[in-house]
Parts: sequence; structure tokens; C-alpha cells
Amino acid sequence: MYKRITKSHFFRTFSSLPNLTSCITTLQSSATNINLHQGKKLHAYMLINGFLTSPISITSLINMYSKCNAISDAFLVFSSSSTSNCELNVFAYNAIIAGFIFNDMPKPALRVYQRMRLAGVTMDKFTFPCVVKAFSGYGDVVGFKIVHGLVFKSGVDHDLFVGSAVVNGYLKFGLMADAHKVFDEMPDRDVVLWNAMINGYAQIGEFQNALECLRKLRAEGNVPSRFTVTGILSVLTLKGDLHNGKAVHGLVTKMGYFSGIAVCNALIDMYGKCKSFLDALDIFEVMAIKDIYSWNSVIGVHQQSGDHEGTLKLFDRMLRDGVFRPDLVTVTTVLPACSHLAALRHGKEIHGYMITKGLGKDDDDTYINNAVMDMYGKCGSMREAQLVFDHMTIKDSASWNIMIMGYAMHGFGHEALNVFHKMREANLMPDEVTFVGVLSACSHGGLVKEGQEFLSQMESRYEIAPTVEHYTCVIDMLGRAGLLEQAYGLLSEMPIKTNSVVWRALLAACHLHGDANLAKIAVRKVIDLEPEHCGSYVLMSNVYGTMGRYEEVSDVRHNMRQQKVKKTPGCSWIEFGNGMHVFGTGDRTHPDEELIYSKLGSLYMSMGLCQTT
DNA sequence: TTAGGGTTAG
Repeated sequence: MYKRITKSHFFRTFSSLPNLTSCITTLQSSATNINLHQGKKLHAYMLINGFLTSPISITSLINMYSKCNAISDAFLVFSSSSTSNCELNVFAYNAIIAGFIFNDMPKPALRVYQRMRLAGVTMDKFTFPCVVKAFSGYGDVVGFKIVHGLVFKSGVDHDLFVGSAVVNGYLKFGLMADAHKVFDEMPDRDVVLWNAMINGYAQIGEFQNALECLRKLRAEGNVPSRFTVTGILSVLTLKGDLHNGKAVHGLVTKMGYFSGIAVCNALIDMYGKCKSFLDALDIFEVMAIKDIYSWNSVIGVHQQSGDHEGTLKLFDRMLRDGVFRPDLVTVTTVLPACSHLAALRHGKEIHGYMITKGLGKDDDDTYINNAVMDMYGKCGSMREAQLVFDHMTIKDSASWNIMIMGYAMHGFGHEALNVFHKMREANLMPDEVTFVGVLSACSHGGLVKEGQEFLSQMESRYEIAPTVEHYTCVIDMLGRAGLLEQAYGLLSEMPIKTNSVVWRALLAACHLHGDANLAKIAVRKVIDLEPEHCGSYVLMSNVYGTMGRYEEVSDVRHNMRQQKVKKTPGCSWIEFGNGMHVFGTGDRTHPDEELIYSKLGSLYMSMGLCQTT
């Protein structure tokens, strides 16, 4: 083994065989460059040459393994040293605790900390930042406060690194007043400490205070860092403040921070959420180096702009690009685009991708599985939605609501109510969304009696005040069932403000049952509440059309022209083979038009209807 | 020899 190592190319980089000092220097470079291969060779060499009795070697090896994503090896070095003749000192404890924190493992970090205390090793200003982070990461507020006490006792409370960690810890627990007290008592403040406060205020939505911190930070002569910029951008994003967002964009240019990927990602997000979509896309395109956040943010931009096709195109580009694999965040952004477009094939592909990559298989992946279920539901595949639902170990109220809504949407009223009853059996309290689903299930399934009962139970039994959306479902339900007077009565007696949507539901019912008199009342209300909406004029003209009152049809059309209301032609589409097929009213442009209309004709025949087109 | 801060999802 020794002979093979000494002959290797690796050792030719040294002018003579490395001594302890050069081993440690090289271990540091292995850690910085994440070169595990080089680090392991040095480890072997040091073992053979008896260098591992030095505490410095142990610390350097622990650090190298921690930084090279080999935390278990780091812990092995730590544990085996305590049993050998090398006594563990504060450096070794600090290094392994830091290693666990670096690898986002607060629990084992805390176990080592307890061991360190039992061993009577005195903690120093290097121990505390990591231990503090371990307690806040593990969510142990009592332990965290005890350590804060020890910070005082050890006299390191004025150290900037310790102070920043404590402030961040309190902020993580949502204890702003305590964080502020620690911040105020610090004799010196650097940009990192200020950044902690900026982010703390951002988290609790106190945007003005966050911006005030930025002002004070600069007034005290600190230079905003890349981290300050991302923190402030997150504030402006939540505030929807495009004006100041653009000013920060200027600052980024001035400071030369464009090289920071996170800064650019924050700018993309800010422009996207502030609806300045082209600016967001521009930044993404000019970024020399992108990461998974860049892709996810810009995919989010397409979603926010309502460009669902753009979202799918970008997803394809990401796959073709091949540098970053879609993660949970990516698929949660792309799945709703499939739902909107009813793009079942794309949705299935993404679900398939998730299965092969093991995404969404964990118990707590409820959110992503909800998105998959919603996609199947909106694309009309309730069987698949039910399968996903059945396999989920943890279901939240959204999971149940999605199933109820899915069945309701496709007219499976009884199935929807069945899910609702099972939800109750599972002791989950229904919310507003649940009842929108339940009531639309009653409406689409013609379950009038049940729907009326649910509306009355909402407040008395579930303490949920019905909103205009709930009333709309019920009015739609009564209207579809031909109970127009009852629908009108409910609408007139509604204890909350009506809107154009609920009146339009009544209008649609008037069309269905040919009640021109009630339609007139409804249409007046709709036009009053939303004059620019074309749907109500069209419905009114259809009501007259069905009754053969063509003069009135022409009056409505004339009125529409006078009001400069334009009707956007409606269309439907279906995914088939490799493409999307779009159809407008009376559209005969499809290449398979003859075949399609002949099939349509035979379907009409089977349904006992005459072909009208 | 050892340490602290930022971005993404309905």
C-alpha cells in the first residue's frame, strides 16, 4: 500500500515526501476544492507515517471530509481519535460540530455538543455559532436560550459571529423582540448583522423596517453586500415594489454584483412577481451561469404571466439543456401549466419522470402529490387522481378538496360527496374550498336537496360563512334544475354583496329554460356590475334566439356594438398524437374535418339528437 | 487547525 502511494503521480507534486505541515496545507486545499480523492490519499499517508496523533491532523481531516460531502468519514476520524492516544481538544469538537451543521444535520451536532460538555471541554467563540445554529435548526427553543445564557457566561456575547448566529436564531423562532435586544446590545455591527435584521423584518412582513435597516446600514458606512441585495429584493418582491426593485437593479450594476447567481435569481423573481415579465426573461437569458433556482424562478415567471405554453416550452428546454435536472420545485411549477392546458400527455410524462427519479415518494411530499392529483383531475383522469390519492400516506385538506372538486367538475356528484364523508370520518374539518367543491358537485350532479342542506349546514354546523362563490354554486344548481323562481329568490335575499358572476349563473339558467323575463332582470344586473363583459350580451341574445324573438336578438347585438363590447371567439382543444388540435365554433379548417364531422353526426344520432351544424 | 448571512413552489 505504502509503496503504491509513494510511486503515484499525486506524490510527485511534492518536491520531497510531505511533512505534517505540508499535509495540513494540502488537506485545506482538498477541502476548498472538494477533492475527496486527494484528501483520502493524504489520510492514508498520514496514518502510515504516524501523523494522526496530532490534534491538528485530526481537525484538518474532519474539516476535509465534512467539506467533501463525506460527513460519515469525518465522524469516523473524530470517533476513532477519541479511542486512540490522541486526546480530542476544542478544535476537533468545533470541527465536527461545524461539519454536521455544514451538512445540515443539527441532531448529531447537538449529540456531539452534549458529549463535549460531559467531557468538560471549554467552549470558545468558534463553538457557539454552530451550536446556536444546531438548536435553532432542530427547533429546540429551550436549549437555544440556555446556550444564549452560556454565551454570556463565556464572555463571547460581543463577538460578531456569535451575535449574528444568536440574532438569526431568535428570528428563526419568530422572536423579533429578543433578536432586536441582542442586536441593540452589540457594540459593533457589520453588514452580516444588518442583513440578519433585514431578513428578519422581511419574514414578518415589516417591509418599512427592513428598508430602514438598509438606510442605517449605509449611514453607518457599511457597504451593502450581495446578501443585502437579495434580502432587500425579497422585501420588494413581497411588497410588489417595482420602482425600488429597479433602483436595486441599478445598484447591482454599479456594485458589479451581476456575477452573483443568487442576486440574478432574486432579480428574476422580483421582476416576475412585479409583473415585469420581459425584464425577468432578459436577466435569465444574459446570465452566464445559471443554477436550478434560475430555471425554477424563470419557469415560475411564465406561470405568473399566464403563459402556460411558455412554461411547458421552457421545461422542454431545461430537459434538452440537460445541465440541471428538474426537481420538486420545478415539477410543482410545471404541473399547474398542464392542468390549465388540460395537457394530459405532458402531465403524464412529468408524473412518469417523478416516479423514475423518486420525486414525491416521501411521506411529507403532500404538496407535490396534490399538484399531480390536481393535474389528473383537471385533465379528466379521475381514475389516476384517485390512485395517487390512495397511495398518499399524509393527506392534507387540499388533497381532499382536490378530489371533491375533481369529481364535481366531471359530474360525479355522488363520488364527490362520498369523498366529503370520508374526509369527515378522517376527522378533517372542511373549509371554504371544500364547500365550493361540495356545492358544485350538487349542482353538476343535480343533487338539489343535498345542496340546499349543505348551504344551511355551512354556518350552523361548520362555522363557515357562505361566500358569494358558495351562493353562485347553489343558484347555478337551482337554475339547472329549472327552479328559477327559487334561484332568483335566494339571490335577492343573499345576506352578502352580489357580483356579476352570480347573476350570470342565473342568466345562464334563464337561457337553459327559456325565461326571457327573468333573463332581462339578470342581464340588467350583469351589465350594471360588469359592463365590459361580453358573455352576458351573448347569453341574452341566445335567450331571445332560442325563443325565436329575432328582433330582440338584433337589438342586443346593436347594443353590444354601441357599448364597443367585443366577443372573443371561444375555442376548445384536445391533445392527440404529438400535437394540440384547436376547434372554434363551426370551424371547418381541421385537415380531418370530414372524418370528425361524420363521427360527430353519428354521435348525435346515438344520442337521439339532430345534427345542427 | 475551527465559525455566522442570500434565492425557488398554490
